[in-house]
Amino acid sequence: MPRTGASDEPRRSANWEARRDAIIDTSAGVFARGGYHATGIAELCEVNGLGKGAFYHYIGSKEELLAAIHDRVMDEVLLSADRVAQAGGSPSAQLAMLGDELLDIIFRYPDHVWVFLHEFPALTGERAEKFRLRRREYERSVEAVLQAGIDAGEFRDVDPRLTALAWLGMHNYTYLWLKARGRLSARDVAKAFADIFVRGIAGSPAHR
Amino acid sequence: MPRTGASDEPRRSANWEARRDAIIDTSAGVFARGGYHATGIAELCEVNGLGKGAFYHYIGSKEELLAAIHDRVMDEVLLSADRVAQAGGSPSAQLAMLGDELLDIIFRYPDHVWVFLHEFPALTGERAEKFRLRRREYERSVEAVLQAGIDAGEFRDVDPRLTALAWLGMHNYTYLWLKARGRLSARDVAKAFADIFVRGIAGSPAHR
Amino acid sequence: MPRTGASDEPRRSANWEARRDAIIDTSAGVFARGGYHATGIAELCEVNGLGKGAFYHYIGSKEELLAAIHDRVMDEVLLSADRVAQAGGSPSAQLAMLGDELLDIIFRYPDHVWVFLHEFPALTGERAEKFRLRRREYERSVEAVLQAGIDAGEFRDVDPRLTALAWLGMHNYTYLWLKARGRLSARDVAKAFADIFVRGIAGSPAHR
Amino acid sequence: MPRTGASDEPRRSANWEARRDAIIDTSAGVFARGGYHATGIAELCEVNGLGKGAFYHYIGSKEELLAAIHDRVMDEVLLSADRVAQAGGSPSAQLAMLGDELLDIIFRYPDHVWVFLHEFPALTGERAEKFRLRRREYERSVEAVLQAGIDAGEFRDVDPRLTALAWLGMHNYTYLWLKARGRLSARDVAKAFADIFVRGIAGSPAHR
DNA sequence: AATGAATGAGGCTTCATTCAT
DNA sequence: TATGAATGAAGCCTCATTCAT
Repeated sequence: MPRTGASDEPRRSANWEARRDAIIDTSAGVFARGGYHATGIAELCEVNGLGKGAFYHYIGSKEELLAAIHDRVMDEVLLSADRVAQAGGSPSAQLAMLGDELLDIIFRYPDHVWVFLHEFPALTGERAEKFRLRRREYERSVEAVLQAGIDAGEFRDVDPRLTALAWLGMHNYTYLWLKARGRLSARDVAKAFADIFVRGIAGSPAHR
Repeated sequence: MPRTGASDEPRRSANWEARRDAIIDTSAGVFARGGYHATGIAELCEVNGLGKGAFYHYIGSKEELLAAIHDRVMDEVLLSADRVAQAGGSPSAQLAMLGDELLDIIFRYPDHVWVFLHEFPALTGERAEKFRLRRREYERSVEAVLQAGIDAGEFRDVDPRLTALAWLGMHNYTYLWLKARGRLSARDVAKAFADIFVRGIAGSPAHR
Repeated sequence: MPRTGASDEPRRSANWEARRDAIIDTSAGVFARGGYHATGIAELCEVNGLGKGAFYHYIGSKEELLAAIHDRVMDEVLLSADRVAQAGGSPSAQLAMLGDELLDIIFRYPDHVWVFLHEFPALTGERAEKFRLRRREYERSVEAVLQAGIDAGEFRDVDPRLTALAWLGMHNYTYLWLKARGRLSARDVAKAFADIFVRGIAGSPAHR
Repeated sequence: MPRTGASDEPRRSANWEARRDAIIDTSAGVFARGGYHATGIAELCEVNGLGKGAFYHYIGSKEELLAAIHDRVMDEVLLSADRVAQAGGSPSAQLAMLGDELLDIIFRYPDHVWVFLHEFPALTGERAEKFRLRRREYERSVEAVLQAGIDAGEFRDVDPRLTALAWLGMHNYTYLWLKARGRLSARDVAKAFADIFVRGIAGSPAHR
């Protein structure tokens, strides 16, 4: 079940699609460095080695480009949640896996994630709504794992929503520094975070 | 030792100062809602009930206004760190206090904090540097508490920098939803977070 | 009862209003010469001796400028219909007066009328609808005079709507050449047209 | 003596010619609906089911397409004038025939006529001049009939040029509404118009 | 015959800021 | 203190057309 971002637009050639993807990735870096609003089309054209006409031939509009960057990373994030759900395992293990996958994505797509966490308010209308829903969907995956842990007595009786938000903050916020800390791999950070978080919500010793 | 953001500018009348502060606060809301770059001077003038000339009389420039919003909240944040340091207590208690104060600020200045966490890349030159330093200064306060806990055996032997970043992410990230969760006070959330975090990094049972 | 085009916009200074009117009139000439779509903002700025910013300070948008040109002439046209209605007289005399007033307007505002007869399809949304209604209103004034003449036996039993359209075509179409035929005044043309049209629809000799 | 619009261009296959004609007719509708300048090549391609390359293969340039639409209708109009001239009959009858033919063309080619009456200023250079001449040629045909009627005493001593312009206005202006008045055929309208116009310029009773 | 990627000038509009009043 | 007219660079985007394939 492929979870692609958009569709129903007219079919394009594979070449076009590849070029578009390259533009999306390159532009994510520019947005991450300079900000979405502060980056002009002219700069994007230059960086991508295209004239304005050709640029628009691929991206449709600046906001569509922004949405594509969002989709790129949200596709991965939602896929990771699916993978974890299908992998099974104890709630503690699942939570650790979720974090490991999430930080891996942040590490591999630092620019996309920066854009997605910083510039999502620039999305409007349908695009904003679609993104909000996908984001919410992931949050619920985290909540579900927490609830399962609570039900199994593996976790304390914490508020699942509030705790999910704490977890998300702890992990998402790494977009600000993760790429800069070269000596630590995403996996190391994920391990450290899971250690803190799982201990932090662990059930009473009797259950361990 | 007052830790104010601005200085060396020529002294203005108290009336001017008050009016300026009002503009800063009102504008923070507009920026939080619409984004810094997407909000024009014209809109700020309208919201503040001023013509362009008068508006510039108070704010100097758009970026100076942005910096003022940053200062407003950073002043409070740094003051809170001072207060905690002077209050003393165990590292665990200090960490809890830091979180309580921080969430209180986020709760009381949701717009300013939003702006400060979203739009800081729009600051340039000296203003960006100054802000970066003040932010770093706060982070070190958190690290210091963690290091003290480790030294005292109250906390496990975690990486203080990494753990501080985890703590900051968990708390800062609340700017996205804290104001919207009316039933929970900032204090309740801080308590829940401290529970998770302190347990998460607690030292071996022998030390408790 | 003033029949102004637009209103409820924020009040502006008399100076602003005067300048705006001058821009509207000057621009009408440029549109008439070069066409609405083919005339760029840059050209309008140059002709009016303004920078782009100042230009937009007065006109709001290109389409609003177009609508203002329409209003200028429609205001006059509708006022002329009112004048004729209040002047009284036989239907034949009224029809002649309508024509005299209409050609006088076309003669005095050749550019505005050209624009209004050529570029009205460029109006969109509310502006288009409002214009359509005002145009229809004038047409009904003509129809009413024709109907009165038929009822009085002064005119043959023609189709009032169809005949009004014939009358309008004959008169409106003069926008293409009226200004160029200097030797004939608008009044002369109106006289000749009334001679043709009134004879053309005159009732049977018994009524004369 | 065939009066075709274009010529001297290299001969193309009959297939090419047919396809080109279809494009001209289809595009006339699009221009009539949306305006010449406001309609882009992309839209024309889509409507005609062609890529840009193929489209240009047939039309040469946008303005050439516009000229072709003009020619299509001017060819018919001039042919109608020839037909009337060769048919003979009294000036009154000839004038009625001219109107009947003209409204028939407007009825059968509403889009082409709309384009021709609205967008002729978009023609430039030679194309504009050629069109102006052909238009003038038709006007002279009308004037000639009027002059003949005056000479024969069948019409009053009106100004032939001015009267021709009145007649043209009355008939041409129908392009705005003729297609929309389904219940009336073009022939009915022509009859009503001829009744008005011929009576309007009829000579003194002694001549009838 | 036909495709569609590419050009780059130009489209309309908004921007932050200044300054005469 | 305050106004709002003016600047002109820059904003995003579309245009008609060409050309390699």
